Amino acid sequence: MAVKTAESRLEERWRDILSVHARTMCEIDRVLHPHGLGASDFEVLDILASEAPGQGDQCRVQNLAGRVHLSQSALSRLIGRLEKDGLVERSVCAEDRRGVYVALTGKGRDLHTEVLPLQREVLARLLGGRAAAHGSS
Amino acid sequence: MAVKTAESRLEERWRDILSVHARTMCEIDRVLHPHGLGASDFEVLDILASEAPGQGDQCRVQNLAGRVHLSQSALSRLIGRLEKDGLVERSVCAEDRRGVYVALTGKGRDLHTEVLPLQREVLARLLGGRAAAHGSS
DNA sequence: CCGCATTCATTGCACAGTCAACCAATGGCT
DNA sequence: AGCCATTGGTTGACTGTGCAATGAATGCGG
Repeated sequence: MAVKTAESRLEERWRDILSVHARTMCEIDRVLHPHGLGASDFEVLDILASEAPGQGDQCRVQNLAGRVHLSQSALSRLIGRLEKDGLVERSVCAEDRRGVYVALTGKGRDLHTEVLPLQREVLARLLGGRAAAHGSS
Repeated sequence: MAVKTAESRLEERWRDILSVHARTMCEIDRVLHPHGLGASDFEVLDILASEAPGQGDQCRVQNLAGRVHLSQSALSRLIGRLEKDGLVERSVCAEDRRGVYVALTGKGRDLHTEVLPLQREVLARLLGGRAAAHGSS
C-alpha cells in the first residue's frame, strides 16, 4: 500500500501544481490586462528590467528564450508586439550580425515599474502562506 | 531584509512552479502525442475513467469543467475531438435536457489504460523525489 | 398558462502558441 | 577562396484557448 500511496501522492501533487498554476496565471493575466499586457509579456519585461539596470539593458533573444518557457517563434512574435506598442526596441548585434538585441524603452520601463507591484501582490495573495495546499479545494 | 527575502522567495517559488509546470506538461504532451492525445485530453479521459469505474461512467460537462482548468468552450471542443476519435460518447441527460452526459467508450477506456502508465512515469520522473527543485538547471 | 431570468452547452471570432520551413550570418574544412 | 553544416531569428500554416454571443431547456412569478 505504500507504493500506492506514493503514486497517489504524485498525482495529487501534480493536480495541485496544475491548480495553483492555472489560478495564479489567470489572476496575473486578469490584473495585467487593463494595462495591455499578458502574463508572458510581463515576464519578458521583468527579465529585461532586472537583467541590466543600466541603460545598456540589451539582451539577445536567445538569452531570453532560455529564461521564459516559450518557443523562439512565440518569443519573436511577443517581442514584435511589445515593439509595436513601443515598450521595447530591437537592434542588430554588431558582433554576431545574426543576433538581435532587445532593449526596454523608457515607456517600457515605466510600465514595468507600474505593474510590478500588481504582479507581486497577486503572488503574495495566491502563493502567500502555503507552500503546497494538499487537501481540499 | 526579512521582507525583501520574503518577496524574493515568493518570486522564486513562482518561477519554480512555472518551470516545473512547463517541463512536466511538455513531457506529458510529448509522451502522449504518439497516441494522438494531448495533456488536456488525457486529463479528461483520466477523470472519466476514475469517476465511475462501472459502465455508467456518465459525467455531465459542467462536472468536468469544474475539475479541469479549461473554459466551457475549450472543454466542449475537446470533447468534440475525443468523440470524433471515438474515445467518448455524448448523450443527452434525461433529467435536465440541457445537460449532456459524456461517457468513455471501450476504445477510450482501452487507450486510457494504455497511456496511464506513461503519464505516471513522467510524473514519477519529473516530480519524483524532490518537492521543489530550487537549485541548478 | 405565458413570459422572463437563469443555467448548460455550443459556436463565432480573435489571439497566442507550436512546429516546420525559411533566410541570414558564421565558422570550420578542403 | 568556396562550400557546407550550424546557429540565430523570423514567418507561414495550423491548433488550441478564452470571451462573448447564441440556442435550448428549466423554473419561477404573474
